[in-house]
Amino acid sequence: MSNEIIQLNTSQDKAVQHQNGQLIILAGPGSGKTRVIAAKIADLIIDKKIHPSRIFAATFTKKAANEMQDRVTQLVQKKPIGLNIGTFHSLCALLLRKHGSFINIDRNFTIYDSDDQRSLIKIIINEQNLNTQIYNPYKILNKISKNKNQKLVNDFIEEFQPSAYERKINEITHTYQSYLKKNNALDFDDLLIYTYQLLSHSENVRKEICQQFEHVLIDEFQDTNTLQYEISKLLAAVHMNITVVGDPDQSIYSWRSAKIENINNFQRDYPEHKLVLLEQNYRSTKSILEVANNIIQPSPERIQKEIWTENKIGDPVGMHHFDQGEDEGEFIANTIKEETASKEISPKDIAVMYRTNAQSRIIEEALIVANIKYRIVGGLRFYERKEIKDLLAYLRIIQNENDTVAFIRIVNTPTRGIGKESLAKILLLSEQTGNTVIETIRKNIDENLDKGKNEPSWKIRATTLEGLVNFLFIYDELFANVKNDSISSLLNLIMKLTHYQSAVINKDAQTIEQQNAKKENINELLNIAQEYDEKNSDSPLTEFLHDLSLVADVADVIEDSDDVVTLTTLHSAKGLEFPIVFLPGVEEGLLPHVMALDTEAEIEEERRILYVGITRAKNKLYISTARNRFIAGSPRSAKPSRFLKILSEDTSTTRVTSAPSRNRNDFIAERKNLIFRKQQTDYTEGMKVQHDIFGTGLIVSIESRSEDQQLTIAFKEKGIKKILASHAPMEIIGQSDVN
DNA sequence: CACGTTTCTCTTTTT
DNA sequence: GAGAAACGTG
Repeated sequence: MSNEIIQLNTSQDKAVQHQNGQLIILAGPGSGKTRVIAAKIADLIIDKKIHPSRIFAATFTKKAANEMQDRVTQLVQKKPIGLNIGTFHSLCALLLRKHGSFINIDRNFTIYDSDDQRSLIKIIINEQNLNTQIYNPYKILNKISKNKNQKLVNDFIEEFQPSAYERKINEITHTYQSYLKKNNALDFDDLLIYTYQLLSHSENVRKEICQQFEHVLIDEFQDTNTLQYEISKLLAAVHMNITVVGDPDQSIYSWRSAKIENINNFQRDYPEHKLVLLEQNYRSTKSILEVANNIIQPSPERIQKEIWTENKIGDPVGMHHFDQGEDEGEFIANTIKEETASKEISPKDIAVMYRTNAQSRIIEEALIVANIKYRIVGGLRFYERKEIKDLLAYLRIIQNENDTVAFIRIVNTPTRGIGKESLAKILLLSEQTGNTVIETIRKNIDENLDKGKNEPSWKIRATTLEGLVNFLFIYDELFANVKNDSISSLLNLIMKLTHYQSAVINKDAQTIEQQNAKKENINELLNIAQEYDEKNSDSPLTEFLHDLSLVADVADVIEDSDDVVTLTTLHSAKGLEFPIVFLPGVEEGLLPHVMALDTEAEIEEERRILYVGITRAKNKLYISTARNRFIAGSPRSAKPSRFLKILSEDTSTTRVTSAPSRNRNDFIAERKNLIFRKQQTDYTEGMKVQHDIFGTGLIVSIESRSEDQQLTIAFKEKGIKKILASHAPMEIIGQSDVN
């Protein structure tokens, strides 16, 4: 019995033991909902003897899916083979690869991420000569996404008179969709839309697919959108066993069309459902929980529920107001130093959570100065990095020569004389003839090289022709090897043929550090490729490319192995918990964000975002604000967030400090001085250093410059060099004095 | 016509 | 402060 392995309270147990039928669990933060779902899945497998492949469990993030899988594995004591667990998107991709033929979806479709989507939109904008001011790719994609979801759900109801702009957007949506089809690609929305179409295609198809899923479980139900809910209902339509878990107070994805109403809809659609409330919190101290409750309670139209805990009161929540954003960063770094000094707390117990990715920079800088190691969750994801996307694009184009987006990415990467005009010409010709871009190039190269015969329809200039020949050579070379070579050797071949290192990396990255970071990324990609190579599947490349964009990110996987502080957005922090949490930048304009002030609904979502942040903390919580900070290069000042008002008067659970304001110029001078002093104390004469290029050496002398130092270093192999301290890619390996 | 440099813009959250 | 558009050069 799984509840012998895992301790459950009465409500939790009720949720786990609920057998067949429909169940909705409304669970406050820290109430053990992940435990409950994991226990429920384990219970189904062990006690009810349900085969794992008959369970469909959708989570919200890739990371949550991994975690759930781990927990179930622990409870079942072996890996549940065939368990369908993952994000909605990845589970849908799986279904479509298997059954897509019913609705004419080629099983080898490529998944386009937002980057790929953007380049596709740009093709259309270029082709139609649209004004990018009015037709901003970013906004268009947003519209398209809304358009697609709306139309498919409402069966093209949309009866109101569209404006000219809307008509144009509809037209673009149409073109965009036909290009996706032509490229054999699906975007994130398509994964859901086509799955919905597949499942509602015909009674027979639905039965065939859904017969398999005896139990359907949906996590983070408050953040599902209409399509996801409809898909869930269809999946559960045969066996009618569906469990959903959610917390309306943690609904923070309405901007991605999540419908908090789904919670009510579920209760309406399944009148026989059981409802379980999980209100006891096992995560946080009383102080933290009181702050959380105070923040969320004023929210109008909220389903009243109060989370409580038997945990101790704990330390008061710290509320600190700083003058400059940098002060805030420094405070965080210092506090982390203090907290970790005791050894009871290690860096991995600490997280810094902010509203926007851009805020990470200032925190990072402070942590670097303080020598605190960290990792960033989210931000620029591994598979979104340029060098990774470039290499993958080469693989993509040899696997699917219809993948125009991949082609555009690499046809002139590294630069080989194929510019905007030539590219436009290739795309136009390909569009007109119906040939793939590769076929188009091949044909036109032939025409141009075939001297004496007919005049080529497109006279290619010499440098461009050379570039195209070179590109096609690389393509053919890779294509010839794709059957026999492993993915990792294909990747190495790409790098060799393109001289990727010298022609791309060294050009893109100015500093040695940046270049090394890129090289490390590529090595990581090679590692991942090797795993696929060893899997012994018949077509590792196909598998490798299939769902990369849906696979957990590298940063998510390394996880426990290294003991570092976590930096994350509040959105990505959902579902996580840490003993110590910092919430910087809780200011008007950031939280609530300026872009979310138009409607009360938006502001209330911002409130919930803060609530999610607060409830991540187990023992200690530090909320902070800065009066002044730089946003996009220009200074901006702000007041503490409106949500904090209710807290500043309450002194029993919060401790408030406030720094005096200062003159910005003084501050900058002071900071420069600090960095200068830092540099001065860092290097001393006689110190052993390791330089990225010159190897190991000994500092012979130090000469102060205006805001820097010139070091004279004797390197073992490269002799004596003069180097500026601030720019040296150098590490101290032998300390000659006590710091 | 391609490429490197300079200027300008636009700033939320993610599968 | 980054990424993309605009601009000048070969």
